[in-house]
Amino acid sequence: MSRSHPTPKPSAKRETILDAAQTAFLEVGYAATSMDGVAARATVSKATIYAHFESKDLLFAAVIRRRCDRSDAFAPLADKADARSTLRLVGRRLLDLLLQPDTLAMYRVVVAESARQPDLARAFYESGPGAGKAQIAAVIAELIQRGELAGVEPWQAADLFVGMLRTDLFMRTMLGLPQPEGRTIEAAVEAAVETMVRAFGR
Amino acid sequence: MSRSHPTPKPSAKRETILDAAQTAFLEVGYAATSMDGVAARATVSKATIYAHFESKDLLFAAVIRRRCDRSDAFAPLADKADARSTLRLVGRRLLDLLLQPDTLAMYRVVVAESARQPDLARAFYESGPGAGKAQIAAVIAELIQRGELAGVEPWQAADLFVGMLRTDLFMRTMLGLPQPEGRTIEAAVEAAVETMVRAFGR
DNA sequence: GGAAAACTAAACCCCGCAGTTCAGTTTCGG
DNA sequence: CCGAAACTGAACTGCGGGGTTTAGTTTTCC
Repeated sequence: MSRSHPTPKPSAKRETILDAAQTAFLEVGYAATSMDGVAARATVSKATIYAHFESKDLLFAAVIRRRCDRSDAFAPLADKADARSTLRLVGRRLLDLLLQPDTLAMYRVVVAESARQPDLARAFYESGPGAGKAQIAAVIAELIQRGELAGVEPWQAADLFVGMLRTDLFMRTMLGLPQPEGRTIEAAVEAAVETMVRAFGR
Repeated sequence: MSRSHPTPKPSAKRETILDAAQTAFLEVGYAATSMDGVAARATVSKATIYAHFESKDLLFAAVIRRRCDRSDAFAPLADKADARSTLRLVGRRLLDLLLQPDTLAMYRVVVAESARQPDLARAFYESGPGAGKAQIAAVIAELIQRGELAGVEPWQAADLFVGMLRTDLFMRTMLGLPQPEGRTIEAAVEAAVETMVRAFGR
C-alpha cells in the first residue's frame, strides 16, 4: 500500500540514517557518497533507507534541512557593554562558528549543489547567513539606540561587519590551505571591530 | 612508445577541447560532466580527447589552470586621485569581476572539488583571491604613502576592504538566489569605500 | 605525391551505483 | 502471545559513464 513519505516523523532509525548520511555528505560531497556506503555506516540495510527516504536527492535534502533547523541561535547578549566589547563578543562567536569544520563542509557542499537544488540553497541561506545577519543587525540596532554607534543603518553595518570577519582566513580555511602563521581568529576579530568602531563609533 | 603528455603545447584541437570542457564543468560541475558530452560539445571524438588529456581529472585541472593563468590583472590606476575615488574604482572593478557568472561558476566548482584536488585549490587561491588581494594592498600602500590613509597595514586594510565588498550581495548571487531590490553593486561599493575612508581616512 | 601523424566513429569493456525485490528474521503494540 | 510492521541481507536490474580499441579517413608536412 505504498505508505510513502509523509511529514518526516522522527524515529530512531531515521535519525541514525540521517547521521550517517550527514557524515558522508559533508565529508566527501554529494556525488562521491554512495547509498551503500551510507547504509554500511549506519549499520542499516539499504532497503531500510529507501523505506525512509524516496531517493538520494531527498535524503540529501533532509540532511541539509535538519542541520539548518537546529542551527543554534546566538545566545542573548550580556547587555550594557560598550560597542567595542559587544562587537568583539559577537564577532568572535560568529567567526568561531564559521570556521568549524562542519560549518565549512556544509558551506562547500551546499555551494556545490546550489545549482541543482535551488530550494536547498535558499533554506541554507535563510537559516545560516540570513539568520546570522539578522541577529547581528539587531545587536547593532541596539548599540545605535544606546548611542554607541551612529551613521549607518543596522542592516548595512551588519553586512559590513560580517564581511570583515569573513576574510582571507575564512577563504583559505575553506579551501583547505595552510594558514599563514600570524593570522589568528582573535586578530581577525580585532581588526574588524576596530574598523567598525573607528568608522561608526561616537 | 607511449608518447604520453609532455608539457601542454597549445594546439587548435587542444584549445577547442578545453573550451568545451570549461563550458561544461562551469555549467554543471565536475561530476555531472561526461566525457562524451565534452566530446560532443567540442565536435571532436572522445579518442582525441584522450590523446590530449590522460583523464577526466587532468582535463579538469587543465581547464582550471588555464583560466587561472589568464586571470586578467587589474589595469594600472590613474594615479593621483584621492582615497575615496581610488577605492571606489578598485572596489567597483573587483565586485564587477566577482559577480560575473563565470567567476561565480569557477568559485563554485573549485570550492566543490577543493577537497579532492588540493593543489587546484591552491592554484586557484593564488591566482584569484591571493593575487587580487596583493594588488589591492599595493594600491592601499600607495594611498598610505601619499598620506591619504593612515592607521592600518596595507595588507590588513586590503583584507578588510575586500571583505566588505564580498557581502550578502555576493553570497546570494553565488547561491543563485534572487536579489532584494535595492542592493546594487554601486551601493555595496559605496558602503565599503565610505567605511574605509571613515575608519582610515586622514 | 606519399608516408606519418592526427583524427573520427562506433563498438566495446567494465565497474560502480541508484533503486528494487524477496524471503526470512526481529521488533513491537495490543 | 500473536500478528503486523519494521528490518535485514543479498541478490538483481539497469544504466550511465570512464576509458580503450580498432579500422578507416583526413591532415600535415617533407
